[in-house]
Amino acid sequence: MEYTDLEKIRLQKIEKMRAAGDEPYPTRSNPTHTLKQATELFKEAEAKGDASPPEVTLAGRIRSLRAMGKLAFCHIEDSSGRLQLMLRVNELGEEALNRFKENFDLGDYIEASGVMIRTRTGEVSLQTKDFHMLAKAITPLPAAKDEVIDGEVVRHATLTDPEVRYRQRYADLAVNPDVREIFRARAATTRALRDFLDSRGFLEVETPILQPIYGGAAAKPFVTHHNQLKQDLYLRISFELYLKRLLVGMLDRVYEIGRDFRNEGVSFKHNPEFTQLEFYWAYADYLKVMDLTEEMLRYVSQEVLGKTKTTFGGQEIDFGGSWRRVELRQGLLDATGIDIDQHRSDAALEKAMRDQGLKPKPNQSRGKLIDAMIGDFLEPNFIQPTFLYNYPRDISPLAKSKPGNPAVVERFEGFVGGMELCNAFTELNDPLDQEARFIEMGRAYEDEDEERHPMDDDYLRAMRYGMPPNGGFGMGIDRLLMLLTDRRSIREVILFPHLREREE
RNA sequence: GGCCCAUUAGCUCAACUGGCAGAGCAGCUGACUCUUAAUCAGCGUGUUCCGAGUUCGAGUCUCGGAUGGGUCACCA
Repeated sequence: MEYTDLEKIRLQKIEKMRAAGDEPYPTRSNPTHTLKQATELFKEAEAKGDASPPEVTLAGRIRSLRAMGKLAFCHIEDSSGRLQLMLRVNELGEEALNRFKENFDLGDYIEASGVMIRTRTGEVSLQTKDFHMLAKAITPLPAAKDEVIDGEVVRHATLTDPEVRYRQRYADLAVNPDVREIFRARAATTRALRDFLDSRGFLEVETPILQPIYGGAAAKPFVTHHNQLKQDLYLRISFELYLKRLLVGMLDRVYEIGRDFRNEGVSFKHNPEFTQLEFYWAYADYLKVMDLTEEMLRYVSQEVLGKTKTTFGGQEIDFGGSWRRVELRQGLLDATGIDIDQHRSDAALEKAMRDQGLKPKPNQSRGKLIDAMIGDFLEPNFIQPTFLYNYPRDISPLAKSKPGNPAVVERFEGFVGGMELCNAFTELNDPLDQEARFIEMGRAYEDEDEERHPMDDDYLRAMRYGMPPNGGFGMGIDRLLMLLTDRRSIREVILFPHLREREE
């Protein structure tokens, strides 16, 4: 461990303190109030004309420091806010004031007691009578100074290097208050989702993350191994197949909020582990799920932001109204001039795309070609909340076909801000059809071993006991957070996003 | 994985065509009893991401590598 010069100076201060019998890391701290409470207490006393100002003991981290000959000011901060300490030689004596000036640095935790007052400039402050170190910071926080403009703390020359911010998230959070706000919004979002679903009779459950057979999505899994059982296990890529087993078990409205893992590329909207909400709703179909989705996001936005509108990448997005609904066939016809219903085979659709001047990848299935067109021509333009519905069957092996049109399934995806946010369908509950689809998928993915959809016999057995008709729904919570907090990278809304390991 | 860009002091950034690596903040020393990006005087603290090469001389040019960002590919 190599210390920098700045760190060496602080280490010397620790030695000096210890030599003087002054513990830089005492075991206990006993603040009587948060900084916000202390400020409010003073303001109430002041309003009542109370002559004796409140006495308090406060704890926090030093964020600014201004020391004069016989007087020093500093701001301390806790999670409730910030407050100024005034340290005067009159109250403390010369020895104590010098001890403060010599030993305390930005970033240190301090406990201080005294009386709440207003300074001559009118700032509510603690007239400090006693203080001691709670925890000495050896490494200086990577921010220089801050100021308060209209009640907002503005840090000057703060930490901005994304790599350091993500790898040392603790430093990022300590120094950038707006980053802390993202994660408060994140907690508020999951709380609001739970409130919403709980109040509609949904039961929150937990299903296995370690699975002997993965499924529910087309993605490459992470593989791990159970030593004693001598068994390979997969980290789940979705919750779907377990949650739907619960419908068979008469838990007819269930949801889970948890982590999914996909062994694929990382990008501004993909992290190898991400948080997903899925719910399954017996006796509902994809149309009812659409309505509930609108309602749910309206509620979440209102709870988290206090309004239904959010700004994302400079564009205003409104969750207040009904979502635009675009039928997949019509949407693609309008965008590309291709009517997918007129091109029923892989080769026919590929040719139609070439005729329109598009450059489809060769030998793709019809469903994959359609999916590619959605990504290129529709998704980027769906800024306002939009449902795209009625998908091709071959890319939707767990969705139920439309009555009278077996090539199309009752599925929708929700897009907001040009990103896919959620995916839902009328769930396939016919065990014979499901078995046929698994076999079909197995064949389709023969060449790509890793993405192949394994046959899940236990899931089929469950379904044979009888699964109620139901609507299912999945949504990426991280992407929702990006929308609500106006962040263009998924890494901004994940506390510890995955980065490549670095040799030290 | 391909391509493009970036990496310089603790943080944020400079350094024209190759010519002694330097600012602000913080830090150190001193002054200062109401400051608040405190002020004033003084002090530059460095493996210029790493490794080779070209050159009298490389932060700068060439090659290889690392990490990050962007983009494309991938991604139901």
